[in-house]
Amino acid sequence: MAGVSEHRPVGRPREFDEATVLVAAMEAFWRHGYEATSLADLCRYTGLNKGSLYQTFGDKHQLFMKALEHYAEMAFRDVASVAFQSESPLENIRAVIEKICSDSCEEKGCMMINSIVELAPHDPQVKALLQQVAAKRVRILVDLIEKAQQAGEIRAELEPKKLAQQFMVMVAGAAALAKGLLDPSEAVGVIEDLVASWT
Amino acid sequence: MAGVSEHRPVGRPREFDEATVLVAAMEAFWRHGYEATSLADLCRYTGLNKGSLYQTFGDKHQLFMKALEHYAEMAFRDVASVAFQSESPLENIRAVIEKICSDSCEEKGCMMINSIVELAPHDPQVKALLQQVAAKRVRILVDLIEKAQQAGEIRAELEPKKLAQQFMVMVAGAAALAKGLLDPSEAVGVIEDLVASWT
DNA sequence: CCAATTTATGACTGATTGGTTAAGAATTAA
DNA sequence: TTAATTCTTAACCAATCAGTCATAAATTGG
Repeated sequence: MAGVSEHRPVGRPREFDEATVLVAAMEAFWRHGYEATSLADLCRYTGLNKGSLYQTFGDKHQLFMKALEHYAEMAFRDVASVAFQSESPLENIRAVIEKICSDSCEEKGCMMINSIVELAPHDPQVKALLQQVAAKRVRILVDLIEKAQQAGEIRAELEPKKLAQQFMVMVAGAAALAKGLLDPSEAVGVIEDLVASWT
Repeated sequence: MAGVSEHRPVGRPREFDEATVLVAAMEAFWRHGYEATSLADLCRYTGLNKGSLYQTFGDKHQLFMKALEHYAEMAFRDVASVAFQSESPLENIRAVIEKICSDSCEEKGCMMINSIVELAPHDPQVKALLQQVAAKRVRILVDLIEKAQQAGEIRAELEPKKLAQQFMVMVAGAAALAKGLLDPSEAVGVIEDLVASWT
């Protein structure tokens, strides 16, 4: 029949959508980093006031963690959406490169790399989350690389794990340097050159 | 005859060495970043109080710029000291890798990469300084790579500028990921693998 | 000893920080 | 209508922020 929750909950209804607000907060943290984003900034970005922010998401750090998780999920879906499009594994790897590079745009970079650099050494929660995300990415990459080797598109004598690691380091470097030292088109080129050297 | 400044300047003499204090401030910014380092932190690291800090170095941002410049010079000297040691250009490149990776230790990373990520998009001074340093590094790398090609240690058909760019991106990525996602020994390995693929 | 000069110190500033809370507004259930 | 519940708002809080300044201390030159 009708949806599960036909009845509205008791009490004054929310005037905002939690997911939308989380995206706005993510935008703030992504652009400015954790320390440089004040509660006042978050209120400006989200349109909420402190009280609502605290009631809904907890304190600044909890809100940041949720924003970072949301970013990671978003980025993952984004990459996954192109990682198996083509029949050629190598072509898929190239599509992944394009997608990753277009995600970490010039001004904001990649929120995960930003967070590693700013917070990972001092913040165990951030570190743990990003380690987990990185491991997941490596698994997918190893899979793609092995498929490409089976298809004869990447030299069979190269070790998939090492190539995946190379790839991860290169992508991280591109995201960092894209914030002022490397223009995005060059970034794509550099990573494509790396992959080309595997063929 | 005797030294140029035989006479001490008039007035109460300084109780600290400017260079030593700058290194201490650099240490603070390097470890915690710009935003997360308070004036109180700087006083603790340097042993000075605010007044002296301001009188000697200007405000927080000026002090940061001097610390970053000092870091860049230090890193440059460090790398230069091993970049021409051996007769084999390729061996020199490998020595540079080792040196760069040992400079950006796990907890603090590389202060230049930290600063790119945290500040470059919003801080033109930081951006300009780091662009200049990067250009200098690329020039040295291109030089080393060309020498290696002439010595037959790197394939001649590869374009030096592209290889240097690859190298820079890889090193930046290693510095970023070293802050929690990649242990230093692996970092060296990844970059050495890259260079090995040039031979 | 007495200026003149420079440095060191800590109190002080106004603004901003992250975070709390009390009062009022909007809703549902009875 | 009333009570219970939830959300919104802004006032409020202590702590900290970057930055200033007056005063005292230490030195040189006369």
